[in-house]
Amino acid sequence: MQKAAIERNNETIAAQLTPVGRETVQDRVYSELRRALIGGLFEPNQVLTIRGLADALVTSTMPVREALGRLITEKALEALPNRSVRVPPITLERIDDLLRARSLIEGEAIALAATRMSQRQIASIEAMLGEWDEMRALKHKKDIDREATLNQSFHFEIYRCCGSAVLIPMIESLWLQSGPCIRVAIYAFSDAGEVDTAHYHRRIVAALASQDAQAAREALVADISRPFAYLRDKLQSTKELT
Amino acid sequence: MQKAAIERNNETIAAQLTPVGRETVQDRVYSELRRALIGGLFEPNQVLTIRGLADALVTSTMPVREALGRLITEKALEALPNRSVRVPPITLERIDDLLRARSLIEGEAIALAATRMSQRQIASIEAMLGEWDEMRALKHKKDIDREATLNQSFHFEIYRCCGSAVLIPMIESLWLQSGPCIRVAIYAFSDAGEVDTAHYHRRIVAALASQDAQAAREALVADISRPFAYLRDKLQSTKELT
DNA sequence: TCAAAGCAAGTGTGATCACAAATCAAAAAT
DNA sequence: ATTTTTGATTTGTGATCACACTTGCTTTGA
Repeated sequence: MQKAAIERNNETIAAQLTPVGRETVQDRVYSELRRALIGGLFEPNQVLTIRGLADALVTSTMPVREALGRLITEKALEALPNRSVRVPPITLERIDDLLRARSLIEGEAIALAATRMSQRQIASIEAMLGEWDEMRALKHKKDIDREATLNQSFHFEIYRCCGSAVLIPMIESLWLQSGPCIRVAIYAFSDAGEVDTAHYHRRIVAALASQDAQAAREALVADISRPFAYLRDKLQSTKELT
Repeated sequence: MQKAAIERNNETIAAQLTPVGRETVQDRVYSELRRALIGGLFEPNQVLTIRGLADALVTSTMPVREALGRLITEKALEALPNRSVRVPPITLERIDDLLRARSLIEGEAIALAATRMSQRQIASIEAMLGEWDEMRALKHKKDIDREATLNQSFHFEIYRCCGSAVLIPMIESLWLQSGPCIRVAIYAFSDAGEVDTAHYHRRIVAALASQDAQAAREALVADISRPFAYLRDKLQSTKELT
């Protein structure tokens, strides 16, 4: 067979196949733990053991310990002097600290995105807004997990447009760190008659549509401040009780 | 022996002993690699092998691979699809990206520090300035490693005063990422008659002493911009040649 | 009755091995 | 002479084991 013919044949096959990928076990463990952390499935102060997680995830200890090590360097988990690892506790200082960092960095990211997003990209996140309303319409069963996932997609869809390969991982790290905190706040929102999250998101989309970077930044800060403010009040009041 | 006497005896001993610490091998490997990365001892695009590093550091592969994994999540190293790991390459976009992120975050950190630093703390970094001049006085042997270390201490001594446990690790990650880049710039500065680094640092100290957050931010941005600007020009000119 | 010592189960760390995939060089084929 | 194939070496990954340290409980002693 001639060279050109072989080449052509291979290309034809390649076009029809989707890459199978080579995700390692460690990668899967890492992703799974990330998902759990951002989703707030672990409680603050909860201690995690390597063998325990390995059993739960049905693998050996090796991938788990490396995934845990990576999460510790991201400050998503905390290594105690006992060498055991736990989900970081919530303190008032930490809440303020996280909110400040998130406002700074995510604010910058959305400001950059505001000047770069194409009509097509804006339409895409606007569509997510619609999906949100749809979900709320039939919200008899308050699907909080789905809501959190949608919220995450909405934000990161925007951040991805900022064009910075450096800022995005930092934002991911910040979400990882605030995940266990804000989960309790989201629960409370859902119970308390649901202050309109969609309203804040609409404000963000409007600012992006008009390419107003400053307005977008402010709308975003308002959006992410809410759960933190709530959590802050709650923590302060429970502290007064003790 | 009575209980009180034993207690007293133990306390006497404790006062004379210094804690021995329990640093693991993995921690030492991690620190060593960090040091090398920030110091620019590794070249961009250089690939690192687990067994190679383990031999160089005289340990087994286990602590090395976990340390590498941690550095990869910090974006200090890059995992290729081949599963080999390398020092990230320098591109023009990455340089601008890193500088923007560093200006944003380190600028915020120093602005916070400006409002919080005590007289004692300011005096401490002012003393480092003197140490710098001292070193430059007898700089026949241009000790570039020492200069880089001193520069790092100067900056982080300030950042540590910002009171944010969230921002500091991010700044460390940014230094880790820019280390391999700026090393080449520092070399060039040292050769090119040494534009006065100390001048920029004095500007920073002056701003901090007068608690002028905005001035401190601007002085810092000016300081860290220099090597990046130099590197940018150099990269652009070599690119034109090819 | 209560504190201290002892014991047993559990946990993180590091070393080593097996295996699959990648890399490289020499040999073979066109 | 260029390309392909083959085989040997290197490399990352995951599993397993040994060891030291921690923890919680039981037992012992005053």
